[in-house]
Formats: sequence, C-alpha cells, structure tokens
Amino acid sequence: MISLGIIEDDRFLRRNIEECVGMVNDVNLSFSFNSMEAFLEQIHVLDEPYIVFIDLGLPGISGLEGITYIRKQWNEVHIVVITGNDDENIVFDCIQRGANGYLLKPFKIKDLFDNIDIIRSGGALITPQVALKLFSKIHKPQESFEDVTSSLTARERDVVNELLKGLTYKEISFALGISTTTVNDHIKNVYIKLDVRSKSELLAKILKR
Amino acid sequence: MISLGIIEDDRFLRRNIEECVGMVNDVNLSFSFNSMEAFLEQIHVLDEPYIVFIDLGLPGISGLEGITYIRKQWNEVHIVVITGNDDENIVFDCIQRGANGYLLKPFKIKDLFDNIDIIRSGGALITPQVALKLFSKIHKPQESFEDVTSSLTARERDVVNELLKGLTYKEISFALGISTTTVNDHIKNVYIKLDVRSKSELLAKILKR
DNA sequence: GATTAACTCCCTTTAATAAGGGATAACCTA
DNA sequence: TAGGTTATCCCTTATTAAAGGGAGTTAATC
Repeated sequence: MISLGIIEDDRFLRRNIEECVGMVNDVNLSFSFNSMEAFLEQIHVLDEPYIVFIDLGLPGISGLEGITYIRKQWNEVHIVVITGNDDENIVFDCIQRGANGYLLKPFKIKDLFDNIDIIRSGGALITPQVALKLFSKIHKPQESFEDVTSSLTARERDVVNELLKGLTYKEISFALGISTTTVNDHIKNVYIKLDVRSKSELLAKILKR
Repeated sequence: MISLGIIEDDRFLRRNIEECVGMVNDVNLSFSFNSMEAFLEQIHVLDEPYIVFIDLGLPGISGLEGITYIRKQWNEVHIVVITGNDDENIVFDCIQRGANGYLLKPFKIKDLFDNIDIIRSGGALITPQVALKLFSKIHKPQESFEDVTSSLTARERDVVNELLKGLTYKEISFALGISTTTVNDHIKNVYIKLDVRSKSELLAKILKR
C-alpha cells in the first residue's frame, strides 16, 4: 500500500488522477492541491507520502521551486514532475533539485499508474525522449569546457589546473617547479587569451556551466 | 537500414550480438573489434556507423576513453555503453563523454535489439535503475552546494554570489550598495565558516563538483 | 638561417585581497 | 533586560595579484 499526493492546477488532469487512485487497490490518495501555496499551508500537518506528482507550470510559486520545498521537507518521497516542457535545462534543474521522475504531457493516466511499479522497484521514471535531452545537457558542459581552454598551451593549462584548486602563485610555482614570476607570466597570457582580468573571473568563466 | 559496430572483449557476447545482427533484416554489421587498440587502427578507414556498442571494461585503453575517441571522430553516431558497472560516477562520465545509452549486464540480446527502436525514434537507451543512479548523481552536487553555503547568512550568500560572478570587492560593494570594508567583513566570516583562506579557494570549493 | 612559438626568468608599480583590531545600531530571544 | 546575532562601518598592515617593461633558451617551422 502506497500513498500519493498531487499538486496540479489542471482540474481535469487532477480529477483524472484522483479517479485512477480510487480504482487502484494498493494506492491511496494522501493529498491533492491546485497550487504550491495551498500545499505549503498544509505541508507541516501532512504525512510524507510515497509519491508526489507535481506540475511545473503552477500559478504563483512554480513547481520547480516546489521540488526544492518538498525535498527539504521530506527526504524519502518520490517526486515525479509532470509537464509539457522538455527543455533540457529545465529537466536538469528538476533532477538537480531532487525529482525522481519526469513525465512529458500528453500521456495516458493508465500508463502513469502502470509505471509506478518502476519507482517501487527502485528506478527512475523517465521517457527515452526526455532521457536524450538530459544526456545532451550533460554532454554539453564537457564540450564548452574544452572550448574554453583549447586555445591555451599545455603549460598554461597546467597553471590553470593548479589555479582551479585554489593555490596561490607561490604554491603553484612550488607545485610546478617554476618561479612565481613565470606563473604570473603564464597567467597573464591566459587572461589575454580568455579575455578576463582576474583569477576569480577566470574561475567563474571556467567552472560555470 | 542501419549499420552497427561492436567493441567488446567478451568473445561470447560479441558473437551473440553478431549473430543477432545476422537475424535482423534492417541492421547490418559495420565492424566488430575486441579492443580499442584494434578499433583505433581502423577508425580512419571505417564509415560512421549508426550505432556503436562499446564495453567499458576493455583491456588496455578503456571503453570510457574509447567514448571520447569515438565522439571526437564521429559526431552523429549513437554510442551505447554495455557494462556491469552501474557506479553513478561512471554512468555520468560516460554520458558526459557523449554516450547515448547505458545498458547494464546481464540483459537479453533480443531485448537490446528490440530497444534499438528507442534510439531510432530519437530517445536514449537507459534502464530505470541506471536512470535513478544518474538522477542521484545529478542531485548530489546540489546538496553539497547547499551544504557548503547553508551555514552562511543571507547577506553572506549575497556576497558569495557576486564573488562567483568574478566581481572585485569594489564592484560587489557597488552592486549590493555597501562599502568595500563591509564586503571584506562578510568575506572574512565566510572564510572562517567554510575553512578557506582565499577567494580562489572559496570558488574552487563551491564550484567544483 | 631566420622567424616564430613556447617556456623561462627578472624588474617594477599599483591595485586588490586577507586578516588583525574595534565600534554601532537593529533585532530577536532567553 | 541582558545577551546573542546580524549587518554595517572604520582603521591598519602584510601579502598577493595584475600588468607593464625587457630578455634568454629551446624547438619547430619556413
């Protein structure tokens, strides 16, 4: 027997899910709200459900923020995002905030309930199409990082790698067996090539995604 | 009609896949090697296949490095990793290097061929179990980032956010409407709380994954 | 054989950062 | 009300970083 919560502003879809819950023997409805605001008012008096279905496009507090609220409150709950938006950045955001499933509209309610078994057997709910979006999002940072440092020489990249660890010029000179002035020289060249003017600008440029 | 390549040192599994290719009408075998070394010798004279199956646990050059080689050579090919290792870091690494599928041993060869349709219809090949590993890997940095900054006050977090953009004390003081000495004060507190001694150490600590 | 690129070292100066001190006002809590 | 936290400001000093200059050594390229 598992419990299930819904946060969805589409009345038709919410009603649909509620009805399906009524038809399935081993699932019972824990709660059903049409906004995050309504949900947050009650969150402290609710028991942690097994699964929460949450819509991303809620009025007011978004479902994206909602994931963070829910994950902060409940550690074990399985959060399944329901949305028509398969933008790779949004998919990634949702998972980063702690979602365990990402279902793209339109889908059959029956299929959704069939797929709950995937969650129960220790898996994540994701369609191959959304998985591909996620993959391409994960693949991209790799490319852009290489793009950023591709214009550097091997030695300059060595210095940058030490810089990324948080070392000072003095520490880098010791680590690489060169003088601090040479470290300074390499870094000067790196700044020109990458169009930055300070260590922190460089780190921000390289480490951001 | 799609073409398919294999790089797998398990003779039995490779033979198995080859036989299945022979049985399926719209798939033909492009190449089959038992090591990356053997494959790399031929890579320049091979046509880009539609799908490559690659084992991670190859002798010599690993399949992980292999993904990078293949992706560098062919932009469109669909790379499917086959391995018994579902460590979340390795899964993430493979995808970051450009894999489009991750199949966990043991599996039925027939299922694998059935699933090729997922790739052909623009999806990624991943089991719910591996997807969950991937999700938890993506979710973790978020947690650790929040852990790192959780001990900070709202104002200190404001300053850190400006720092992450690569701004100087002077620029931050302007951006937040406070004096540079106050910026310095907040940063001093942040350094104590997060146990670092410089801006770059802080950035490295927060931005690394 | 001359040019170029990459790496190395040195000098200098100014700006930015780190870290120590102390102080005040607002707010919340015990 | 006393004590703690937060946010703000000030002063000082030593270190680090940034950016300008010049110069020598390889190794490869032309």
